[in-house]
Amino acid sequence: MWPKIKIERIEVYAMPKIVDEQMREAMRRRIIQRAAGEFARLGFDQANINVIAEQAGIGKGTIYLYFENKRELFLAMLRQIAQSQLSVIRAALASQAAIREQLEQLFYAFAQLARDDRDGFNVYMSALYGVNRAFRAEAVKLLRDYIDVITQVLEQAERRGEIVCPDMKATALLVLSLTESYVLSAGVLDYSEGEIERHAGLVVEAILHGIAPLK
Amino acid sequence: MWPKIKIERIEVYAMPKIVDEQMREAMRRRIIQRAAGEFARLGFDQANINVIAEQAGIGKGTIYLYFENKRELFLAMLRQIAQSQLSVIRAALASQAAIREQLEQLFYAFAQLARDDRDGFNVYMSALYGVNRAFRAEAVKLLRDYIDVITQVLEQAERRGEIVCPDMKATALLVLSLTESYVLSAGVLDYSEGEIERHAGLVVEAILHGIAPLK
Amino acid sequence: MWPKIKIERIEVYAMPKIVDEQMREAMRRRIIQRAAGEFARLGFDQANINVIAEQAGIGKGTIYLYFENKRELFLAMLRQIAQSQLSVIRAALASQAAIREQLEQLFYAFAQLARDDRDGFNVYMSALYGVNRAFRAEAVKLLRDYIDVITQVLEQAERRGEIVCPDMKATALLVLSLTESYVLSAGVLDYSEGEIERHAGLVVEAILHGIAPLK
Amino acid sequence: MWPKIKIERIEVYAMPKIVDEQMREAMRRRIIQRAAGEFARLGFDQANINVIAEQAGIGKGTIYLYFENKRELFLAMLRQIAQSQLSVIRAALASQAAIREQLEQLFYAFAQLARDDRDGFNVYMSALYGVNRAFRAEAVKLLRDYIDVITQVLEQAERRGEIVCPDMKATALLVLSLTESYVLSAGVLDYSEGEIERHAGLVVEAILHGIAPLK
DNA sequence: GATGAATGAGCCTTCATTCAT
DNA sequence: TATGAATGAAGGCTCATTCAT
Repeated sequence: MWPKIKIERIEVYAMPKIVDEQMREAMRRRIIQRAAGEFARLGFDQANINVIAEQAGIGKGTIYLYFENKRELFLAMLRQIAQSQLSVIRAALASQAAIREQLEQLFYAFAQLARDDRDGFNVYMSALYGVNRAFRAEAVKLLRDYIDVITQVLEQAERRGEIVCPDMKATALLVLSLTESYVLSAGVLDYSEGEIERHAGLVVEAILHGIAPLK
Repeated sequence: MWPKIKIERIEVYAMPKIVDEQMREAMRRRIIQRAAGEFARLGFDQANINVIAEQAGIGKGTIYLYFENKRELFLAMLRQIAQSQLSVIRAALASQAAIREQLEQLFYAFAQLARDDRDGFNVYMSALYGVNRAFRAEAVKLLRDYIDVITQVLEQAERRGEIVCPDMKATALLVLSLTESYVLSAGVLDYSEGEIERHAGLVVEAILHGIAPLK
Repeated sequence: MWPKIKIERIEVYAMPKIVDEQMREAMRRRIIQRAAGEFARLGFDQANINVIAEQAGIGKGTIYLYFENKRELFLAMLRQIAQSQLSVIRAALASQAAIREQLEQLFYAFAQLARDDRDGFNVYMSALYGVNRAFRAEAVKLLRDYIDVITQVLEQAERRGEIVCPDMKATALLVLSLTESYVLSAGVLDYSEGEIERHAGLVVEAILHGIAPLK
Repeated sequence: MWPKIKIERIEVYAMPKIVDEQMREAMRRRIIQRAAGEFARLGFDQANINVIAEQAGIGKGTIYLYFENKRELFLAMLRQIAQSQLSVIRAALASQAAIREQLEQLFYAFAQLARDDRDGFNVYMSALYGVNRAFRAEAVKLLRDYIDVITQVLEQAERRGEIVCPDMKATALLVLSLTESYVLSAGVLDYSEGEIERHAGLVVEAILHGIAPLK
């Protein structure tokens, strides 16, 4: 006679789990990606979960297996956009080049983001300057990260004697404001990509030496 | 026995035609004013026509006697905000002072707008960087007006030899981007008003002479 | 020139208001009546607000002008059923007849309720013995009212020496339980109305002298 | 390196056919038992198949290997409750004692059911007086069984000359109505168990000799 | 003109059920 | 056999807009 074994539960945290986790993560990304398109096109309120599901090629209910609700989906998307954008900016500033070159890289990086991830850029901006406090808080995190990165770059440049910064944070904000906002405004003004990129020198020059002539 | 009457509001319209037109305009302004509060607080979608009507002390249906629909109300509001903000900026730049002082005035004017008409500022920004194309187009008109005004100031300064501008439009955009975005970012970062105003000199100095030392 | 008068608000609590209030109350009743049919047929969860609106010949949204939500509609209905049923029972016991006759009246009254307001009866019972606490609490109120009324009848009968009640409340509950439950059970057992009414004497006799023979 | 394994439950089915059938039955019981808790707590509609599965320690889909759908699960549960309750009542009435004692046993048995199997009692009552026809039909079967059992008891008592019953069925329903409903009402009125049990004598006395004094 | 009761399209979310593994 | 990820029908509720008064 065979023994009757009864144990309460089994969970194996090995290969299968990892694969499942990977697939789950892949699906999350897929949903977020399609959601970004809708949110960028229509905004949080007008975007339709139903449509997002269709775009992602899944059923309505499936979205709720991956995100608690519409709001959480939006926040998750916002976080991924932030992560992705910050990576791009960090990569652009990774070199130890002269400050002029680094500022140009920064400008190009933002121009590239505005071009290659227009959805992300739009969503981020409307979250940052929109009215939903929770969304703004999340967007502000990215803003702070940007400033931190730029601050580091400026500190290095100051140590090298390339610039003079009495108030580092304020200067970093100034650089960010100018660069980001310039690219963004140029975008809504329908400047061509070429036009925008050609302005890089102008903007960097302005940051470094201003618009008043030396005397 | 007479009914119990409780009076809280009466409005009697007994004037002739011309006055009617004035009153109609006054009502439009009144509605727009209250609408601005709601739109700024909640955004276009979340704002509630019913609440706006209550705030304006009128019936829900009355709004539709003055505006075709919610969207038109929003656009009308946007136009009025633009007009009002542009007036402030124009007034700030009316003096024929030196460029440094004018740029400071510009900075102060934006800081003041962000402080005294936060609603308008928020609405304008979310329209500019939000997703609704019609709203964005309207906000861009203001952006262009700003640039025109700044361009004029820069042209005068160049004629006086105070600055050098190889590309006037681009430089104007640069000045606007920097000033407006700086004030805005400082706002979402919860900088105090005092802090922001103290940055005026820094920003103006940066615009004029940059952050790199003279050699 | 005419004077411009501006007062903040007017509310007249006279004829118009009263008429409005009457119409509002009429509409409430109409909705509740149709709702009762659906709730009795399908239960709270399966009942469909949409269908109730159709049955009442009004739009979906209109229901929400009269009731905060589905739950409140159900509770309002429950309260009205309770009020109505209690009136019937009170009327049946209003006479100062002998206890035998009064108990027969009570039995007939419940039989009539189960027949003429089957919806109300069903809804009340499923609320009383169902699982939703809020609904049960409301139904228990009616149960207590019933017991109070029956207690009064018993007290009068005891004063007249017709019955002996060592524990008045318990006896009242006993009388109610027997009468109501008998009628109800007979209903679910598909007894005919005639059959049920012919049982009145049996039940009353049992209440008064029991089923064991005098010795 | 080996995967990390966490064991909480194992079930090994290695026995031959007959045992499989037993285990299948055991699983059905297990599911029904957990389902009863949820159905009693939340009612048919609000009860959640997923939660029931979790409570039973099995997968959601597994339930559908044992029951066609939610409705069938509920009915199976209802049948088991009926069987179980009827057993308790039958056991209570198994003695050949005098009718007074048997009626007291009946009362105690119902009081015990309401106390020890409150879930079952609630489910049965809401099925009996609820709105779903299929459920009511199933509950009525139990009602009929109750009446049959009580009828037998009454017949024996009549043969012994302890009681007089012109209409046996009606009297049985009367006894059942009174006993069951009394216990149930006392329950929703939050009477304590002690209080309820102390009422046994009162109720039985009322059944036997009524509430009017002998003359 | 002014009103607000009435409307119904529209949408997020739940959950019983299925089915590939 | 057991599982749970996926599905999509269904429904409560909101709110911009209309229109009879």
